[in-house]
Amino acid sequence: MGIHAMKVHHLPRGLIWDHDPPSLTLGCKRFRPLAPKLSADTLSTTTSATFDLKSFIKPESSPRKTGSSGVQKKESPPQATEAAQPGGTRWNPTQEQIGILEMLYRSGMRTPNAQQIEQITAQLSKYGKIEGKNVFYWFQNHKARERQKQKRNSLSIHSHSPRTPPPPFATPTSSSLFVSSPNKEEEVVENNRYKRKCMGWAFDELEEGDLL
Amino acid sequence: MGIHAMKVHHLPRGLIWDHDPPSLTLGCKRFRPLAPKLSADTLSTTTSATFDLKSFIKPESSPRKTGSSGVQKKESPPQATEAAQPGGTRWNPTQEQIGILEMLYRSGMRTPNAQQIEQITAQLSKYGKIEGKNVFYWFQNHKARERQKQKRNSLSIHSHSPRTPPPPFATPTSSSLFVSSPNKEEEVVENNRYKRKCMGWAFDELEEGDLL
DNA sequence: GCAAATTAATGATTTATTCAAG
DNA sequence: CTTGAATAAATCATTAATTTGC
Repeated sequence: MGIHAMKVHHLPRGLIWDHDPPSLTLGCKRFRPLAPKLSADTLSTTTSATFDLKSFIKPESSPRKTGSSGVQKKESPPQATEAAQPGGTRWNPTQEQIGILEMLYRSGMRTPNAQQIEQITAQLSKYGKIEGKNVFYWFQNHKARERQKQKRNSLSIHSHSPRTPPPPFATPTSSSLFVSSPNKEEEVVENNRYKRKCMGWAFDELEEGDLL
Repeated sequence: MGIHAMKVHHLPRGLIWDHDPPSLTLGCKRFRPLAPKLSADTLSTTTSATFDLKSFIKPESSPRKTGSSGVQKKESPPQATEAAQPGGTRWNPTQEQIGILEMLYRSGMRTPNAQQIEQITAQLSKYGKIEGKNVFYWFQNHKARERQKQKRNSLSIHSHSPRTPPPPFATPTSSSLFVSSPNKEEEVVENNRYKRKCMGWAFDELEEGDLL
């Protein structure tokens, strides 16, 4: 649960990095001409003042994406192509992908911006199905978990946790295969400030197949 | 927005180090050759045969043009559609846009998924420049701030209100047309833990012109 | 009256938590 | 348990409102 004190001002972390704004031509990124989908339909309704709310609050059709998912093993599918993987449950990274991501992480990357994500995704897609959001989430999660792992370690040095003994290690699951970093983890500087600006969304484009 | 009355100083952080932004306010700087602070060593070493790290960490140009001009009041956007309006820093919603968004909010919408965002954006773009992420952020922020506003209120129940009871809203807009909205400030239906799965990203589409 | 200086809002990001698939 | 996915909370940063000094 959220423990939020009313006026507490944390000021713990800082950020590093300092990418740069995604901007580019900035200011006016216009919609791509290609937007064949919802065009006529929605737009035709001259919603000057009348606004059809109902069209927005659609009942959220249940994900019917249930099919025989080609459970691609953690290997590099030759050219699996990105055929619509129906069983799209959640991303299951391959060893190569993890390796590359960890490599990038160790090299200092923390929160790649949209362009970087796009490129990374492009590269990683050679080893298996993957989307931009997977890359984004991976970095978010990895960063957070490395941090908490570290914190936990530093705390367990001279103290027995009251509950739930956090096992710093467990099953040598699939991770770090070739990048094998014994431990000690990186200690990359993680203290900077003022950075902001990155991310660069891309919300205005949906997969055509996604619609329902 | 005529009411502000409240004198809630939420002082900016200033705890341990009153790190104060001594500058970087020169109107437009952001000049930064941008050198990803990653350890060059790791990268320079031609990583592997098929993977070029450097291609990911590419710098980026940050134009950041500061067009000090047209202080377009947030009113009646000259249906400029997607014309390059002002500086193009951050989204500045028009009254119509805000009105529609609030209407949607009151009607129960909280975290629209990608499709909904797309549609909303399409509609709102008629009243001024807007992107999908703006819509997304708006809902996030609005929801969060309504919540904290409410919490603040509930806390001040048994405490003498200084003065001027904070009127939540006073815009007698004509709504409640379609969806039945439990007026009452929305608070009940907010514990849905089952509504995972939505969002529907769309990261894999960027301008293709600038990708190195 | 106006423009710099403040202050209140609020758009945009990042971090912390939570949920649930595997 | 591990960890991908998603949301909420906390922050940061910029813009519109207001106030203030001339």
